Amino acid sequence: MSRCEHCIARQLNSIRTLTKVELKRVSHCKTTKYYKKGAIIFDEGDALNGVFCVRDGIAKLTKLSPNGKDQTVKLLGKGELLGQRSVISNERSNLSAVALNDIELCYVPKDQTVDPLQNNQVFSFDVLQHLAKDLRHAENDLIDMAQKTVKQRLAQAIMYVDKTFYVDDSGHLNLILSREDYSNFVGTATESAIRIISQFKKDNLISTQGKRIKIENLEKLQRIE
Amino acid sequence: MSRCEHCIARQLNSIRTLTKVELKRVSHCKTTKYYKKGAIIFDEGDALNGVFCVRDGIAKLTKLSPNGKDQTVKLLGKGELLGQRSVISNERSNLSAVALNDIELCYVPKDQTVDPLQNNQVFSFDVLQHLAKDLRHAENDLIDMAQKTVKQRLAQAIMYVDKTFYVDDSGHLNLILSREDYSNFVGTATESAIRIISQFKKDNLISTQGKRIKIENLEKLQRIE
DNA sequence: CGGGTTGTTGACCAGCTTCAAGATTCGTGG
DNA sequence: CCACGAATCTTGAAGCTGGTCAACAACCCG
Repeated sequence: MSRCEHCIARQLNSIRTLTKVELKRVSHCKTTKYYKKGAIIFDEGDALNGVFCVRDGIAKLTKLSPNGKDQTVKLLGKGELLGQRSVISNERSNLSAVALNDIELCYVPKDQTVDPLQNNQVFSFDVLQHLAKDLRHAENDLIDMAQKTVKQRLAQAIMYVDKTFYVDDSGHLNLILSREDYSNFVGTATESAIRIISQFKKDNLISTQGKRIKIENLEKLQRIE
Repeated sequence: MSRCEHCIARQLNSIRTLTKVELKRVSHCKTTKYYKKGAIIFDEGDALNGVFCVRDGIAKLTKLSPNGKDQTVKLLGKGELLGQRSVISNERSNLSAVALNDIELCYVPKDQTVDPLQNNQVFSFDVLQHLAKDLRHAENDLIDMAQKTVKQRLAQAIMYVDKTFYVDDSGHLNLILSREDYSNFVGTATESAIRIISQFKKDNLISTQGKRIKIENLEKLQRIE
C-alpha cells in the first residue's frame, strides 16, 4: 500500500497541513478504492463515514431534481475531496458522486478527519479557508445561473473543463464529457446544448471530433454576449 | 455601550462558543453602527477589516451582474454575520451588503475574529460547521435556480421570507420587500414577478395589501407545479 | 453485424423578457 | 393637510429563448 506521505495528491488539499503523526495515522487506515466510469461513489442521502480523496480520475457531484433531471454541481479532479462537508456538518450527503472516468480514490474514515479538525489548529483553519472559497464559488455559480444565458454558461463550461481537466498527450487525463454531461452541468436540455455547440463550431470558436471539443478561439468564446 | 455578554444575538451564531475572555475582548472593541433602509453597508470589492453582526433589522447580500441586474444571494436577519467569509479567506468582498430596513449592526474588527479562529478549537469547529451548512444551502439554491420555474422559485421566496422574517404584531420585525426585491432574489424580471404574484392572488394562494404579501394557502403554495 | 446509446436537426410551443403606457402609492415640501 | 413629483405597481402586446417531441443519422460495443 502506498503511503500518504508520498502521495502527489497530498500537496493539493488541506491534508498537507496535517502533522507527521496525524498523516501516518491517516496513511495507516486509509483504503484505496476503484470505480469504473459511470459508477456511483455515493448517493444522495447516504450517510458518509469518511472522506474520499481523488487520486486519479474525475468525479462529478450531482443532484436529482424533482422534475427528474440531474443537475451537476461540481467536477472534482486530482487531490480534491468528496464528502468533506457532510462529514463536517455530520449530515447525510446532499449530493451524489459519480465517476466520470475510471477513478482511483483514497477513503479515509471519519475519525481520522474529524479528529485533527478538532485538535490541529493549522489544519482546521486551512479547511476553513477552503470552505470559504468553495462558498464564494457556489455563490458566483448561483449568480451565473440566474443571470447568464445558456449560451454564456455553456461557453464558460467548455472553457472551464478545458482549462481544468484537459492534459496534453503526455499526461493521460482525457476527460471527455458527453453532450448530456454538458447540459446537466449548464442546467439545460441536451438538445439546446447540442445546438449551441453546433453554432460555436460554425462560428469557428471550437472544433469537434466525436465528443471531444477543442477550443479554437478562446478570445471570442470569452466574449459571448 | 451594551455588552456582548448580554446580547440576544449572541445566542444565534458561532460567537456563543467563544470563551469568556475572548468575548470580553470582542465586547470591548466592537462598535455599533446604524444604517438607514437602502444604505450600503459594504460594497463588492471592498476590503473588509472586520465582521458585522446583525443586531436588529435585515440586510441582503447582492451582486451586480454584467448585464446590469442585481442578483440577491441571501437575506440576513438578527444574529447573522456579514463579511465572515471574506475575512476568513482574506479576500475582498465578493458581494455587496445593503440594509433592507433600518438596521443596527455590531462591527467587530478582524483580529478579534480571526484570532480565536486560530486558537479556540471549539469556536473554529463551530464556524466550520456553519460554513458547511451555508455551502449546502448555496448548492441547493443553485440547483433550484437551474431546475425550477420562476413561478416555483417565487413561491419559495414568498414562503421563505414569511417564515423567516415575518413577526406578528407583537414583534416589530416587519420586512416588506418591493416587487423588485422579490424579482432580484428570484432572478427574474420585475414584471414577471408582478404577473405571477397577481396570479397567486387570483388563485387565493396569497392576499396583498400594498407591498405586503400574506399567505392564505400554504399547502397549495408549496405544491406549485 | 445488429442493437443500444449518443448526436443532430426540424418544428412547435410555453415561459419569460422587453418595451410601453397608464394607475397607484409614497414621500416631501409648501 | 394637501399637492406634486418620483417611485412603484400593473397590464398589454410583441418577440425571443429555450424546452419538448419526434425522426433520423452516426457511433460504439459486444
